[in-house]
Amino acid sequence: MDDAAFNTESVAADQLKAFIERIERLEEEKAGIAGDIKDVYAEAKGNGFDTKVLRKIISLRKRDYAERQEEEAILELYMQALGMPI
Amino acid sequence: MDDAAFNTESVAADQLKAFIERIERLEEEKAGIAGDIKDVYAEAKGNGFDTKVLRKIISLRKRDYAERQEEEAILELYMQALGMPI
Amino acid sequence: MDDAAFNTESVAADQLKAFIERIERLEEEKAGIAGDIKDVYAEAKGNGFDTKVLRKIISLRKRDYAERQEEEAILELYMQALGMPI
Amino acid sequence: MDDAAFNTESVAADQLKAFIERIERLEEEKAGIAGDIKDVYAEAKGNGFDTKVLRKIISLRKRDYAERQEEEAILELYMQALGMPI
DNA sequence: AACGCATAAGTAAGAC
DNA sequence: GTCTTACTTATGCGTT
Repeated sequence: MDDAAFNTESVAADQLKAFIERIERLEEEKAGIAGDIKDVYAEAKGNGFDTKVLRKIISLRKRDYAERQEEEAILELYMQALGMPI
Repeated sequence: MDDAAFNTESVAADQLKAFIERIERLEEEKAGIAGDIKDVYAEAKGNGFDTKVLRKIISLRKRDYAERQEEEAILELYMQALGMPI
Repeated sequence: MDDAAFNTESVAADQLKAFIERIERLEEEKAGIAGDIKDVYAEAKGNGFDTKVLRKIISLRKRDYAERQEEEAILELYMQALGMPI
Repeated sequence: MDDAAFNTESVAADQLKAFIERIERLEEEKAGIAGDIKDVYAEAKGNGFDTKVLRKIISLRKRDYAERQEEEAILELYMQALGMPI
C-alpha cells in the first residue's frame, strides 16, 4: 500500500470514529433525558397522580387537535358499522 | 364547595400543570437531541459513509456493552441460586 | 460423588431440559399465531381497511366497556382542570 | 342512498366484521398459549426451579439464535459495502 | 397492594 | 409510494 492510499484510509477511519463518537455522545444525552422524564413521572405518582392518565394527557396535547377529531370520526364510523355503542 | 376544598383542588391543578410542563419541556429537549442525531447521520452520509452500516456499528457497540452488563447479572443470578454471597 | 448424588443431579438436569423444551415449543407456537395475526392485518389492508383503526377497534373491544367509561371520566376531569376542550 | 351504495357498504361492514372476528379468534389462541407457558413456569417452580433463572436461560438461547442470524446479516452488509457479490 | 420488569403494541423513520 | 425495521410507549405480570 502506498502512502497516499494509507493516508486516505486513515482519514476515513478517523472520520468514522468521530461520527460514531458524536452519535454515541448524543444518544447518552438522550437516554439521560429519558431518565429525567421517568423521574418526573415517579415524582408525580408520589404526589398522588395517576401516571397512566398523565401520559394520556401528554400524548393528547402532543397530537394535533384536528387530527384527533378526524380519527375519532373514522373510528365512530367503523364502530357504527359494527353496531357498537359510541 | 367550601374554601378548603377549593384550595385543595387549586393546588392539585397547579401541581398537575407543573408536572405536565416539566415533562413537555424534557420531551422537547429529547426530540431536539433526536434531531441532532439525525443530522449527524446526514452529515456522515454526505461524507460518503453508508448510514445503514453506521447504524449497525452503533447498535453492535451498544449491544456489546449491554451484553457485558448482562453477563454480570447472569453471574450474580447463578451465584444467588447456588446460595453464594455476592 | 456417590451414585445417589449423581442420580439426583441427572434427574434435575433432565427435568430442566424438559421444562425448557416445553416452553420453547410453546413460544414457537405463540410466535406462529402472532405471524398469522400479522397476515390477517395485511390482508385487511389489501382490502382497503386502515389497519391503525382496525387495531384500535380490537383494543377497544378487548377493554371492558365500564372501565373505558370510567377512564374517560377521569380523563375529562383532568382535562377540565387544565382548561382543555373536551 | 341508492341500493348500490348501500350494498357496497354492507359488504364492507361484513368484511370488516369477518376480519375482526378472525383476529380476535387468533388473539384468544395466543392468549391461551401464553397461559400454558405461565403454567409450565409454575410447574417448574413447584419442582424447585428458580423461574428467574429459567427465564434467563430461555432468553439467552433465543438471543444466541438471533445473533447467529444477525452475524449473517452483518456479513452480507459488509460484503455489499465492499462491492462483493453475495 | 405497589413497585419494577419484561413482554407486547403502536408509531415513526428509512430503504428499496 | 410501499414496505420493512427500529424505536417508543403501554400494559400486564411477577415480586416484595
